[in-house]
Amino acid sequence: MTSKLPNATETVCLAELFHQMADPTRLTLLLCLLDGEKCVCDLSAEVDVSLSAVSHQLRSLRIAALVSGRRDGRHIFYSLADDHVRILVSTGLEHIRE
Amino acid sequence: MTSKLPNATETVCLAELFHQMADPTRLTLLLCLLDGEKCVCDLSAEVDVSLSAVSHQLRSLRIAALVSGRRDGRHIFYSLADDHVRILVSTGLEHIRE
DNA sequence: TGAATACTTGAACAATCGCTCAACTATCAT
DNA sequence: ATGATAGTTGAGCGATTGTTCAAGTATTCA
Repeated sequence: MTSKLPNATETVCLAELFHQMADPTRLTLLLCLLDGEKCVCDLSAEVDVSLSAVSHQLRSLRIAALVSGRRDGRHIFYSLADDHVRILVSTGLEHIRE
Repeated sequence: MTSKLPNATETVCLAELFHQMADPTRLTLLLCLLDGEKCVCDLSAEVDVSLSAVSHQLRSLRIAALVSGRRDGRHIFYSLADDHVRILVSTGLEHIRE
């Protein structure tokens, strides 16, 4: 729970993490992945955004190490990199629901 | 810990919360306020950003209900609205430090 | 091999963002 | 009232962002 305050480099890195979660499309993708791995076309249908746009955003999330992809035949299944997204989302929700 | 998934409106609101924490200047301001309330000129000096820019960002944070201000003579002291920022920061740090 | 499906990628473009600058309000001291 | 300090505000500008579009790669099936 208690953690040392970030230095300048860590602050930029932390800002980048929040930046990934700050776009409605990317955030919705992350929320979709909370209930397990999904392929790009399923995600595209679920968030109602073009396949190309979803792919661009998934690439962004992958580079930021928030999601990871695994190929299975013609499909690439994406999933959350770890559980921190879950905690960030629920803490954020607590804040806005007050 | 467990919380229902957000609907469309809540998702946009949640994205806006993360958006506030996604800019290095605003995030640094929030980190500065972790150890108590501070006036605008002190914050400006601490984050090394012009007083005007800091004022603009504090306004943004105030509207998003992340900070609140209290006037005391010529100074306006800003402080964090609640403890969620603290939790979001420490969870984010855990993620990037892995 | 050829067609279809699944996804990626780069260029381009409108929209948004964060900063600066200048002008403003508010409070206090003389 | 005057000047100094503390902060806000709006316009404007360059930089970044998210989307679309078109063209590409990768895999499977016939």
